[in-house]
Amino acid sequence: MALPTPSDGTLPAEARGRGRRRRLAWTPSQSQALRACFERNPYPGIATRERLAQAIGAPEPRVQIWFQNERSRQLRQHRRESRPWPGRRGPQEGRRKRTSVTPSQTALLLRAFEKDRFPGIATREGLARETGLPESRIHVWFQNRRARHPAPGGRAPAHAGGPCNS
DNA sequence: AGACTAACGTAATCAATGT
DNA sequence: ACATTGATTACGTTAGTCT
Repeated sequence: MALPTPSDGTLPAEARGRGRRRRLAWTPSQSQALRACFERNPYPGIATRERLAQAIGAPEPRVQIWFQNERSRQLRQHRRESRPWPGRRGPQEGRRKRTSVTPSQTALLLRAFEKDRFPGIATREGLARETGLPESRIHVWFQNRRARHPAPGGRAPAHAGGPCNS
């Protein structure tokens, strides 16, 4: 446990006040719609996700996460039963259009990144408000930033697979 | 206590955009 | 061509909810 670690912003996140987004509970009809759509295409593009999100009254990013988790479940189950996973059927649906981040937005995000590489939902929402970018894009921005600019001193990767510090 | 699963993490990769 | 960087994927982890 230790981890009295200091004040620099490069804390492993769980050590500091990292709040997650509040977990949402899908209603039965929402789950039904999600599963139906998944059955038609487990790899929906942005247009499909947005249409579905609209139809069930849920934010598109939550729909996207649901598809990611559902694919994990299906892939695991198919593997467990030695059944082949029918990968992508049909043509690749279009991705979300690339978000252009202006230099001033980048500067703002950069400053936040230096303070905290693992911002919780409250911080991300704040940054979204300040930059005018969707929170989901902020989230991805931080993921990419962490991957491409590792913390100086080779800081341990938060949790996953981290060496147990005695 | 354990199952289930949304939220979230990394690593690798695809792909748009500018030079 | 190539560098940069946003978007998506597979897969593993964390944590909230329910039984």
